[in-house]
Amino acid sequence: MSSKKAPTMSDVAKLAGVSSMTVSRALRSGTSASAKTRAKIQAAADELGYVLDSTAAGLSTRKTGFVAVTIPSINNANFAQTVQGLTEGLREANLQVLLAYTGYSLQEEERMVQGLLQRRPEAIVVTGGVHSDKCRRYLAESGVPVVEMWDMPATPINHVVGFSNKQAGKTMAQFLQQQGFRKIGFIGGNAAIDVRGYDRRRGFLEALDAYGLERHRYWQSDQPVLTMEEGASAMETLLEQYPDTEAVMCASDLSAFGAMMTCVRQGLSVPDDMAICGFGAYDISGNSVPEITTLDVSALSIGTETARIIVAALSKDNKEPISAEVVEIETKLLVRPSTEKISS
Amino acid sequence: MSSKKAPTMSDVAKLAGVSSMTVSRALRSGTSASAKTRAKIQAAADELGYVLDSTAAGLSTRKTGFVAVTIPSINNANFAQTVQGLTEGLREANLQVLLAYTGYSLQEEERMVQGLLQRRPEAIVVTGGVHSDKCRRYLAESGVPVVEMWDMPATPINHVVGFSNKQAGKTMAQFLQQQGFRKIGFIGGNAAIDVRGYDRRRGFLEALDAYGLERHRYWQSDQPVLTMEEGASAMETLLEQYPDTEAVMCASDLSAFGAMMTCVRQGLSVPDDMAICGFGAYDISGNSVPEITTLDVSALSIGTETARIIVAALSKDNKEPISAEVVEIETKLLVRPSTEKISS
DNA sequence: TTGAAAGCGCTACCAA
DNA sequence: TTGGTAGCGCTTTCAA
Repeated sequence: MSSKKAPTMSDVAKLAGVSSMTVSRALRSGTSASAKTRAKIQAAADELGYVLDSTAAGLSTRKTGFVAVTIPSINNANFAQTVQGLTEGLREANLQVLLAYTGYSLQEEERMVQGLLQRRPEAIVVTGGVHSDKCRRYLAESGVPVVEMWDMPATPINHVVGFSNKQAGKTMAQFLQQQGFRKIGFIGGNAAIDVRGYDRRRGFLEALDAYGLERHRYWQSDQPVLTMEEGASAMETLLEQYPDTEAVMCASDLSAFGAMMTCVRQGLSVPDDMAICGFGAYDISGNSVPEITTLDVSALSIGTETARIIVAALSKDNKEPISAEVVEIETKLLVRPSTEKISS
Repeated sequence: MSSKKAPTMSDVAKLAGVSSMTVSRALRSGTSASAKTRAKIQAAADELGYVLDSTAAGLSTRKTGFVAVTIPSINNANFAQTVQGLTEGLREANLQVLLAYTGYSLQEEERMVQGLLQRRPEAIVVTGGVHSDKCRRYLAESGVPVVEMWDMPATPINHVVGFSNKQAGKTMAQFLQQQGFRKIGFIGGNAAIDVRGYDRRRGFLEALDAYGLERHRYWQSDQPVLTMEEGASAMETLLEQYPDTEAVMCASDLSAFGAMMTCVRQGLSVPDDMAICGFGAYDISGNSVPEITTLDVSALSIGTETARIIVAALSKDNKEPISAEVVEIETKLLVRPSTEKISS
């Protein structure tokens, strides 16, 4: 931690005996500079331990190289994969992800977006299609490409990469119904905190209605039920209240696993006594015994697709109007032993 | 996406009929400005949709508000918790985490650090105590506080928040030995890619030596063995090669769970036929049946402690020399049913 | 290929 | 409490 001031370009220029403009060019690629001066300047820069100040460079070029991203939680394998896809997809375009977490709060999202905008990102990515009014305005007026991901908003702000969470819920209900289950429950909060989880719940229950099945076997909670622990205790309550339940859909694979463990502890067999399915294709669903049926929403490709759209939007000559892309990610039902119907 | 140029302070100043200097003050707190002009300026800013350019502000104040952080992988609950602790601890000081992933590669770490330095962070946090020579030099000469976390480096660069991974391995070996297990195996790569996992392995095997126990029952792999899937297949091999193994330590809770599932699939009882312990206190270890013995390294508090050190170092008047803090995080062995020794 | 001047948007500093 | 001036470190633009 040497605390003397960091050397600047003109320090390098002085040492190399050239102008700072020449240093600027020599240190970048794709610029005109003779090999000889390039080497001389590189040597001077190394000697001084010079590090480019991209803050100042950005002020001049009006390009920060940032892409702002908000996700509900960093501690979630699905969002982590999306961020990984984003990071990798943006790297080749020399764009860096600037990440913020909203904790599933729209108010926090608004605050985060406001803060991120001050960093002058070249694009903004947000999770979901529901935002506070102020937040929507910030995004719409930001002047840069916006991508909403992980959902299919009714009125998109700009680009979209996602899938219908309501349809996802319906798909799971249809599958369980087709497997022959009739007394079907749902574990997952009924509050709109986790907007997308709530949409899946709505789609699921609507589908049960459509099939003429009972739809009262759900877990009442005003909190999202996403963790293993929450799934485990939700299943305990469900078994008490509706011991005749045959199958349960859970808001995530993690809560599905927790629910399954409650069954195991109580001596119930999965799927014979209780069928269970989850959501999100987390590792756990493919490695538990029995493996858990789930819906793979391809979290990684949500990230790579989003990156692709951003790179395309930024490389387009700013002249032509950039048309909003709406990409619907294909979901894939992974049918596994946890929902096998015993033929009777 | 209105694409006209973003309004600047002087635009706001013009509209409000004041100088841009007054706008600058009015928009910040803790500055002198009359309530009347403040309101007038705020109104003008709102009307124009003005957003502060913190890039330019940073150039002037020489403070970016960034803390650069590198972690091996974003898709890892332990590191995610650390980042969460960091984020929360830095928020009150108005510092924002700028995150990069190294993929467990020292070379990638070097590249990431080099890139992050160009953003002029006010502090840098890296994972582990082993770095490339160049990377060490970058960090040491960065001129800002550096924190190495998740390990206890022999020769720290500056601050440290971590624990001894080697000691952690020893602790687990000692525990298994005390439980009465004698034929003990280890699942986890033997390559130095995951430096900290490798240290745990070394500590573990050395302890077995010290107890006079056989130490050949380990999984040979030049890759880290951290996932559920890797743990599962490693256990398959181990059972083939050393069917008499009584207990196994795994490099992470995830691979421990995978290993346990292999046992379940093969009809082996845990812990009666095979005791298993993991590392990291991931959710899975506390929610599986049986629950898995693990070492809790308090990933969250590694983050909060690191944040505390950074905030302290930055708030100190730059006059007095900032002494390097070395904080050893206390690890906690969580003894669970997966390692219960059947009294015989 | 190189250099000089101007300016990116903001704030520190000093003066009114 | 307010405003003018200068400058943060870099790149754009134009000229040599």
